[in-house]
Amino acid sequence: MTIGELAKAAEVNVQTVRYYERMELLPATHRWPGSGYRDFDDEALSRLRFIRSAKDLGFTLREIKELMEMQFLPGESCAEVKRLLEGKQQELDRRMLEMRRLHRALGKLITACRRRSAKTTCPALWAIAFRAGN
Amino acid sequence: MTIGELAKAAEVNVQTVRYYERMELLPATHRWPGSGYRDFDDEALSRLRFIRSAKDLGFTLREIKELMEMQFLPGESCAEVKRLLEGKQQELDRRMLEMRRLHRALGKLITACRRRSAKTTCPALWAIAFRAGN
DNA sequence: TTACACCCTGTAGTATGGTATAAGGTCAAC
DNA sequence: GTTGACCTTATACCATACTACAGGGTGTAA
Repeated sequence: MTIGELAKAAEVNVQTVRYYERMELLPATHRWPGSGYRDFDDEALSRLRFIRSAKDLGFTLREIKELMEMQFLPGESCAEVKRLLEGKQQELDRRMLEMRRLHRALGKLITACRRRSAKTTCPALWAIAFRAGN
Repeated sequence: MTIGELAKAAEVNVQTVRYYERMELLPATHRWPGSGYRDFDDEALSRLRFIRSAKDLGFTLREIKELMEMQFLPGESCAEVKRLLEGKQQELDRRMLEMRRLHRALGKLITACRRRSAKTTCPALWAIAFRAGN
């Protein structure tokens, strides 16, 4: 598979594939002698799809690299993987909590906006609301 | 107020203040003749605190600039402000929904991890789980 | 007067995850 | 044999929100 074919199959940019190789998320491939063209196999495609899935799951490239390195360790690494997944879940919990807080704070500001008198400028309420905290 | 005093009062870095000025989030201040030192007043401190609050509320600097520009428009800009706030709330809703989706997906992977047999390598389950979608 | 903290500008670096461009080589079809 | 699509590398650029550093000037206190 050429890099173009691989990129198309995985629905990523050709440059992205080269970028992942440089970042060591994809191993350096076999090259055709003479041309120096990269030659990918189906495993590369699987890896690329894995990267996309993990990215969709909110993992950074660094974390994805970690996860893929675990793939080459014995089965005991399962605990490690589980730890990573649970950590990620907790991070999501934290972020969702913070977002709910922001949502409520925005709600208060919107209410303030709705209640404004003709004489009050909205931004004034704003500044107050911001400084009143939460 | 010198830049250092302002920065300390607002709990930001001196460089950050200069950066905000460059980004036009803070107006160019009066300068002492001779030294060329910036001289800030309390309004600058209020603005700086406003920026911090808004940033905590999840607004980007670009959006904060927009909000502050509204402060100098007549009261009718309230509708505009409200629109912005509601848009931000909807964005939070979307992001929270996506996060809940990720949370569930991670939960499935963790369950898979827990159920592994001694012979199965965890990462195998992984790859499958990832490809099985959701 | 000398030390030291602070200020100035301009430029470059940080992290993340790529995308774009230049300058060149290769391959397949016609 | 030439066109055009594709490949190669290296380097630069994008956004975001800073942060650091170099090289210099200022202000104050002992």
